[in-house]
Amino acid sequence: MSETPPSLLGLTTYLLSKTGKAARSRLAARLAERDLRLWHMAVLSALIDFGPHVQRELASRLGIDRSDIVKIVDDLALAGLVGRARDTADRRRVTVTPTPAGRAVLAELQDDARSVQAAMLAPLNAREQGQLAALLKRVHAHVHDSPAGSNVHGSPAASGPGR
Amino acid sequence: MSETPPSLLGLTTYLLSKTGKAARSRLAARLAERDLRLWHMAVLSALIDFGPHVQRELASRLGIDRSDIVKIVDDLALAGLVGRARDTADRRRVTVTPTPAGRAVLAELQDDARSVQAAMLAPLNAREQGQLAALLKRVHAHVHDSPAGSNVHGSPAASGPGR
DNA sequence: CTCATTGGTGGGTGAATACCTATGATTGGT
DNA sequence: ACCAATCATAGGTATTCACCCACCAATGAG
Repeated sequence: MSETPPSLLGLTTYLLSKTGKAARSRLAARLAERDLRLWHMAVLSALIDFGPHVQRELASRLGIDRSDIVKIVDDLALAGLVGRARDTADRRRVTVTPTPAGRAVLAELQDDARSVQAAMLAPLNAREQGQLAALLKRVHAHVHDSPAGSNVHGSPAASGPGR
Repeated sequence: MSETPPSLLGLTTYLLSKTGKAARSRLAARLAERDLRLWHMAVLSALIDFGPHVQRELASRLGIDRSDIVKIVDDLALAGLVGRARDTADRRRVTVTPTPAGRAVLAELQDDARSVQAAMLAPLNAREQGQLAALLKRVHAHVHDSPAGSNVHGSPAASGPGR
């Protein structure tokens, strides 16, 4: 019934946007079953990939406001997935550390993600899925460090893709 | 500074979500310069690809609420990009038709989109961009007509996401 | 004619998200 | 000892988005 206009299908930006949104919402739905959201998974991943962080580091690494990190870490700590400890050297800082439970849960979340991914990418064979991943990785890397300026060194001020 | 956790980069769903979001916000930023939003472009595209629509058709085609279509068409009509005319046979219906100005503007929007796309996909050569487009197209088609189903272990809408 | 249905319109709600400010604790520099 | 800077934390704000409901006009069936 709902045929998408070919004009839009011809735009890779549109396809990216649409499939990206689908990916996001499906993944979010899975996480919601565990009362978690995407940021929770991102924080958990950062902690396990790079080791314990001070909250400030988490914020800058993930490109999120430091006041929002607090709530996310709050949730994670409440669920026993991370531990918070004041830094003995600098008692302003709070070091966030993943717990064994946190590691276990992240592994499950990754399984969830892979399952969502398998469902979404079903029409592609293994080789094609690899291709897609590789291409997206490069695009992501590029997009990641040239935020919004279409020109090489334009006005960098606007940080987030906000309003 | 902001290195993304490899655990996340390994997930195609994450890459899709992230690059998709970037694509959307960049495109939206371009459209905003003309006081338009993504839906405006979508509606315009549908009208030009498939010819005049009754609003109800637009809604079902684009998968948007019929009450929201009204406002979008409102804007487009105000900008002179579409014309609204009551159907003489069934005077409940309003047929929306693209104007020449609408066609011209859509062409410009598509140029904008292609320019955004060129910036985003810069690290890929022409062949790779084609590959990406083809892969995404297939994924999109698949996702498009299997909305959220294919749930491995049930509980579709069970728990409220939080608050 | 009556009534159920359909299409368009306006208005509103609620959730999600990002962003911004103020405060208190703590630190390091001078 | 004082001051500016830093960090965590707790609020608030603003905007976007999808969704839902009530209303009116018009239609078509009986």
